[in-house]
Amino acid sequence: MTEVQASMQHSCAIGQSSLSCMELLSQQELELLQSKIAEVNYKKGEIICKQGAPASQIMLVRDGLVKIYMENNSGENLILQIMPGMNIIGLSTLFEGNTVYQFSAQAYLDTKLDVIDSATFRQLIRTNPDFATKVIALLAEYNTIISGRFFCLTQKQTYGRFADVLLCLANRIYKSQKFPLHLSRKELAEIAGMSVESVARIITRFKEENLIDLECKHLNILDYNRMFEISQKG
Amino acid sequence: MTEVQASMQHSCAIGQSSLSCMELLSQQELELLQSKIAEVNYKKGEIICKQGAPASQIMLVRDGLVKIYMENNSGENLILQIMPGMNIIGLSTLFEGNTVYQFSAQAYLDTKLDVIDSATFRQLIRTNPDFATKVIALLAEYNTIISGRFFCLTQKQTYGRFADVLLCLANRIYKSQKFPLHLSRKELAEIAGMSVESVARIITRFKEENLIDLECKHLNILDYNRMFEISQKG
DNA sequence: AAAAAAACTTGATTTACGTCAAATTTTCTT
DNA sequence: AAGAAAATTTGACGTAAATCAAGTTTTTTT
Repeated sequence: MTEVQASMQHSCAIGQSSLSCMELLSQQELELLQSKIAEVNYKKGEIICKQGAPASQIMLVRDGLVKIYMENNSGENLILQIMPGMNIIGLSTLFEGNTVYQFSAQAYLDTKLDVIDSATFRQLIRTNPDFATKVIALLAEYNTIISGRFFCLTQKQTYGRFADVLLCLANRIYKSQKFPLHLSRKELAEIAGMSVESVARIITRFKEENLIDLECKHLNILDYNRMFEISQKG
Repeated sequence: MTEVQASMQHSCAIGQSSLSCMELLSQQELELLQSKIAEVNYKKGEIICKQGAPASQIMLVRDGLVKIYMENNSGENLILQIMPGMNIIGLSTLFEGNTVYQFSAQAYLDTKLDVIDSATFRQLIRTNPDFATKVIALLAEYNTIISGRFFCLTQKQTYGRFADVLLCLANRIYKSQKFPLHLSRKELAEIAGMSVESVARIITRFKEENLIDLECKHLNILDYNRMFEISQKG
């Protein structure tokens, strides 16, 4: 079951790699970095970088949770990825054609970042093969995450996408079928790529069908197998 | 105008980087590779790799054109990327969690590939910093391409997406507002992420409004500025 | 504790787009 | 060149999901 699940596409925006590349740096490199790194703290809700702004920095998420998204002309955002600690923001600026950020980033929770200029970062890639390998693995993972979301948001319909989100929360974040639902309907809607009203309707429906139980912001997935089925069928 | 355009999202699936990473290898490395590389030729339409199949190889596109796509349960495909020569298929398998291909690849045109096993490829990344840097830049570019398509296919509607495709053909492929339209309606539909009928209707409409001229498979964008406008507004 | 604001739910309506079906054109086969 | 097959166009219809609007509940402010 778990293997099957792993091989399927899902819209979960959160990666699983947890190893920091910083751990791969030598003592010497770390000392050299000391002067080049700026540690910055963001409060929940604060904007970390804006789509379209000149991009010359790489940011290492030390702690917290960051939303990576693209802004459209109307007020709605497309979430590309949600990053916990030990991830890197702005790698796509290492592609020479990118002089501006292609996305915005916002702190979902209080977040601590290490900011490094691209040039220094490039230097690390050149001098430390372990570091370079890790960066490649991270980029490859980001690619997989975004492709998976792309697939789900274009191919699955609302019920499947919402089931996806619930399973992601259960499996990846809380590691339990029962968990507190801190996210607002608006946030859920943004993650699942649908309107707030659709989220409300789907939750009502899922409750009616005894798929979930939701009381006092505590969600319980009552029928995991059916939920999984729904997420697969779309 | 051109700068504005460059900063906008578009659904063009084709990258622009043209430098091969192979050029960055030393004579010694190339000789070492000699025995490890298999050169394979694919004819137009042939499948290069299948989503879900075990992934232990990296493929360098030498020449030709390759479609990278995800398959859904029904017969329709989601195109992630279209790769001309000097690109690499399967980099996402360098992320340790990926043991199978997350996508399928098919030759759009006759295509020549160099196939390398992942282990050898990883070794090159470790020993040659220029090579590693180039691979990172490529991955970063792929990320940008896929994110851009993700945005367009979820946020823009059919007219905007189709205008996007025409502009991509004009700007990136033929570098002229007038070009031969070899692609069938079905292929255009797949690239723009819509039904064949929608493509037909949009073409008819664009002709009625004197936006384009299409005779004997020869397309001419008569009003570039309006086409650009349509592609932006969605 | 009352009032105000925000978040959520539910129903009615609209809409973009896909599907189905039939007609027409183009391309391929013999 | 004639006939068959495939591709394209066009209209009619259905539908998933967004939007609009009006309640209801929860949270925040005073």
